[in-house]
Order: sequence, then structure tokens, then C-alpha cells
Amino acid sequence: MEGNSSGGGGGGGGNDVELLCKTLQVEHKLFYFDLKENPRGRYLKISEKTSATRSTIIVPFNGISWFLDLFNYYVNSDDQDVFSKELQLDTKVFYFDVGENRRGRFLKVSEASVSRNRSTIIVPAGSARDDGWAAFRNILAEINEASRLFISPNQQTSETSERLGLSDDVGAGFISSHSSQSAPTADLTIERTIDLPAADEVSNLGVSKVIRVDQKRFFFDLGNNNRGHFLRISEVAGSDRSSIILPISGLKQFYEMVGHFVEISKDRFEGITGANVRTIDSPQR
DNA sequence: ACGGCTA
Repeated sequence: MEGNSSGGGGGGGGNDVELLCKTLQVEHKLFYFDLKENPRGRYLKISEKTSATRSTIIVPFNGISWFLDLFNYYVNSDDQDVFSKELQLDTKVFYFDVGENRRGRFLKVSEASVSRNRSTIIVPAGSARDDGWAAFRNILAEINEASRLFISPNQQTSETSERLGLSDDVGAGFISSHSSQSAPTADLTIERTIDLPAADEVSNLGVSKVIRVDQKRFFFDLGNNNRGHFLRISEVAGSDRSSIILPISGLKQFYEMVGHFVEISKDRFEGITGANVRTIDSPQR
């Protein structure tokens, strides 16, 4: 039973525009990746197709890089110390669980949203070295890369370099159960950006940095123009970007002002975290 | 060629 609300116009499957389609075969399963767009925004539809079964999850556009991170996590972690993860995006929650049976290991990705049946896809780990998960991860990486091309050109800057730092510390944005009581600022992850050889990224002076907070990313770039030096701070959430330009002469004031709010918010918001990815229990024995 | 998954 298809839950399509509109019966008439356009083409049965909805008139959402397909921006990108990829398929992946893992063992006997076929996975379809469709990056699509409609007036409400972009999303990634991932379908698992077996001979008799099809199930689909819908990943909001700004969740694609989180999916990529999580698959990297499961690919790169040792079998015995992977945890279940949950990822909240907008109104949905995605559950990631590793399981194993006679057929082998698998990753269950389950989408729970209000007023829709839970849907699940199951990705086989693959025969050797999690190659099924790795292939899945690679597709996500390609889509994540390519999706930048659909952002209007004047919105692109140092985002391109952001992902390159992620090969090893895949858990970067997540709270792991081991570090539950670290710093009060634990939800703030600072990532290093790598200098790109690319010549189209020149305006920054090699000090581009990224902070990730929840689904937002803040890019810090030093630059200069005919008025002098400045720090540009760009907020990127989904495909939206906005920036402020701080003249270098005002940096110290800015810093002190932020410090002021750090102080007073300590008192007001103690114990509140902004994290949306949690490690929950159940290591696979 | 599978088939795992609380609906």
C-alpha cells in the first residue's frame, strides 16, 4: 500500500526531481540511492531491493554527511567494539545496530518518524573486511561530494576541504560512552582542515578551521580585501550559508563578548547538551 | 542464492 497522498498529477512516484541516482549491489541485495529535490528541499532516498522485498528510508539532506560518518565508524571500528548509534535529524530518528546470524554480520539502519511506519534497511557487512559496508560508505561519500555541485556556486568555499580530515577520527562528532563526563564543552567538536592544493580556494590564508555543533558547521577563514584583514565566520546548515565578517581590529572585542556569554550561560544552561548523536548500549558481545 | 529486522 503506497501512502502517496496525491493521486493525479505528474507521474505516480511524485514529481520530485532526481538529482543523482546510484545503485549498489551487495551480495544479492540491490541498493538504490536517489538524491531528490522537491519544493520542500532535498533528501536522499535509499532503497533496499530484494527479489521479494523493498524497503526505503528517507534521509534529510543535511543528514547525508552524518550517515557517511556513521558508516565510516562501522567500517573502521573493530568488530567487537562497535556500538549502536542513534541519529536524530529533524523529526526523525535513525537507529544503527549491528547484528549477526548464520548469514553473516549486518548493519540495520532503521528510520522512525512520527506517523509513519518504521522502515528499515539491512546492509550486509560483506564477505571480507566489511566490504559491503565500505562500498555503501563509498556511495555515500560520492553523493556527499556531488551534492556540493548542486549548491549555488557562491555558497561554496572551504566546505570542500572539510571532509578530508575525517579518515581516522570518524567518531569526531559523536559522544562516545567512554567519555561521558569530560569537559563541559564536550559537545563542541573542532576539526582540522587540510590545506588543499586546489587553486580555487585561495582567499583564505591557510588557517581555515571548522567547528561542528549539532547539524551546523561554522567555518573560520582569515581573508583580506582592500579594507584590510578580516575573519569570516560562516554558518552552514544543510544548503544554507550565512557569514559574518569581522575586521581583525575587532577580534578581541568579539572574543571577550563570547567569553562573557560562555560565563553567563554556564549558570543558566547547566546540564543541557546540544548533541544529537548518542551512543546507546549493546556492544555486539 | 540467500536473509537478517518488533508491526
